[in-house]
Amino acid sequence: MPVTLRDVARHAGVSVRTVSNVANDFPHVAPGTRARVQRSIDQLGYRINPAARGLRTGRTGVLGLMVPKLSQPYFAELADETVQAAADAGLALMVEQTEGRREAERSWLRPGGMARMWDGAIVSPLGITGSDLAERLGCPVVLLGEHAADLRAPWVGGDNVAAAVAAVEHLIALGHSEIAAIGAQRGAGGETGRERTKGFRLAMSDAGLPVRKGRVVEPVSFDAAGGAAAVRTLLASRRPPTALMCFNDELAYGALAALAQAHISVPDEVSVIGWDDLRGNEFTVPALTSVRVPKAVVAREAVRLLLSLLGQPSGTEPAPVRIVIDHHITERASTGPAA
Amino acid sequence: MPVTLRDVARHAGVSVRTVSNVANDFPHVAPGTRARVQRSIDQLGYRINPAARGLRTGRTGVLGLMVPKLSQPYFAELADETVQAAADAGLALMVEQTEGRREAERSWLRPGGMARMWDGAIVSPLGITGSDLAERLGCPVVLLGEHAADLRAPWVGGDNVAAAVAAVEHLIALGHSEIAAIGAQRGAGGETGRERTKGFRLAMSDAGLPVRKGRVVEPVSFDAAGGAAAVRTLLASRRPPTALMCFNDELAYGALAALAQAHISVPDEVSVIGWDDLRGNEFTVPALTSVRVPKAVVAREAVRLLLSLLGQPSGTEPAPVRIVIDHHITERASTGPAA
DNA sequence: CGCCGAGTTTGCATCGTTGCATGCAACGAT
DNA sequence: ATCGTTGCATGCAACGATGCAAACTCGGCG
Repeated sequence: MPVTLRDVARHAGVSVRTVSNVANDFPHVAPGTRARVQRSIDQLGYRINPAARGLRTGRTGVLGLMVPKLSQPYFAELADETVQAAADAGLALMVEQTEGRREAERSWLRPGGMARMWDGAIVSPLGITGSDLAERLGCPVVLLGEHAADLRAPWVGGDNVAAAVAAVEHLIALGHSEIAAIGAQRGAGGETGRERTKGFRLAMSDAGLPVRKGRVVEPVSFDAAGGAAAVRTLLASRRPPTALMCFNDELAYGALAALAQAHISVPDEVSVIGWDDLRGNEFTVPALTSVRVPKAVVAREAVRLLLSLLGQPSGTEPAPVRIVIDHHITERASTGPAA
Repeated sequence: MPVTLRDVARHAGVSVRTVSNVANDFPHVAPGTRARVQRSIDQLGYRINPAARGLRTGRTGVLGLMVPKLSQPYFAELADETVQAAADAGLALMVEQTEGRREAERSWLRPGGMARMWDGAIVSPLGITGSDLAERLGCPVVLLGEHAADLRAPWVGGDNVAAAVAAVEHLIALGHSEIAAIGAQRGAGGETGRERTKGFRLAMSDAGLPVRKGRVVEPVSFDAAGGAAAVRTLLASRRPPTALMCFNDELAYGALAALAQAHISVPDEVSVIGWDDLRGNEFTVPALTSVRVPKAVVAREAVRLLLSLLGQPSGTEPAPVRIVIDHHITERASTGPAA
């Protein structure tokens, strides 16, 4: 029932190959012929059959995006931007959720997994290791900033250390000296947390400020619940901090909730800064100051980098390009002068 | 370079067709043969080539999900559940964003659009009309609850009127009588808002309560900004309400923010109820009571319904099945007894 | 002992497209 | 007039899988 090249060819009185040339905008087609064939294409409503083209060319026209979980706002916003960036490049995007399971990340990327359906994959890894990536992969892969700092592979992201320094400097400039960091993470997958912690300590020591015991908190979970719990612990300590630097906005949301519950005013008594600059930050109470690494730019660069990898012959070890995206602090109402 | 059926056949000493039979779990393969072939498959790492299969069978193994925007938490959570539901059915999922543009919804579904790449589509429509759906589509379509009430097509969603009634009854049971509704919408795409408004008015009149002028607010936008603006308007009115029913949680987020800014305590002075039961509701300040239509169930039923449509011969007018998912009220801290 | 049929296995054609190599016409240069 | 050369257009053969129908195997039965 669907219209094929053959149908169009018959209709336009040319060969199948010529129709293909027109449909693909190949050069070396006479203007007159092109117009006539194009007319037939439009008239019959012909569209390229992606399966057949894919079979012939080995390309699918589809990119994969692997994120831990779409319902986390950060990844939802990232997916939003990536879908758009892919569409701008004329590619479709399939989204997979790994839930942070290393095995899922690994198996999907292997030649037998989903990667088979993709020309390339953009991966926001949590559990995957360098050796997993050294295995033969089903398609070229670009890693995104989260937890991928030490993997030798093409990579796009922000500079965690420098951005953490900027965040702390923002708080110090407001007069804070008793600052806590929420979001450190031991063990595998904790690279991001470690880098941000490093930046935190660096900025503190550069300012000549001590980092008191217990001021670097590893939350029980990296969501609002974890942030809230961390704040309750900090409030119970001998000398509670006057400023909190949360390693992601969801932690900060939980922090705000716990502070509100404890009737502690933000930012009058405690300042809070988050990280990711989520859309919702504008409407937390109070609106949340946050570290911003523009997701649209990350997505666009990731697609661009991936497309450039596609040009290279497969099997070639891809150069471990690292594209660093500028960060800055989006100031809102949750940070203010120290009391 | 990739392993094909032919490679496996040679390796196992059987015909290509038999390998295909094993790979697809067809009956009528002798157990011994099956085991031997399976061993070869595993050993060589053979995987079905989806493009080739797709070309032959006409199926792609991919479902499409069309939502207005992934960065809206509601659609992100819905996409999360839908990806999972599709995976459970052995299908991949491609996500497209329509930004609510009718033309995008329409063109992607037409035979020439993305639908070409999909076995079926799950669509959360905003602008699409009944006549658009009556056109020849590129694949079977299941509509989701939002704004699709009056379209003749297979549909999965909650009962907006009944759920709105339940929400209002919850507020009335707490002693509220001065209740406002935020989220009405005139014009195309406003069906959801109209139904929820209908439920609101119905519950009020059933309780013998008047709906005062200006108490049904059409927000400037359906996000937190719109909710905040609506609340500011309501607060400026002669007799401000003591309870707010917001037609989605993002509106409610904005409402909470505006109330906090006005130093009005929730729920002591004003109660707020939202709709969608977003993950983040647990950590708003205070935690947001919300109408819940379980997204996991919606997604699962939508995939199930879509798969059942795939069985029917194309061209057949699909029966306009409507699957209604139960709602209930998730009570949290933002609703309380009237002052 | 040969035939039957259920249970297995196979060969062939084909899905719609593009890579490749070649055909063909027209034109300018020799 | 002839020979490249360039620019268009074409035919054929794949890509890797599955639908179809035929063929084979073998135990059981007339």
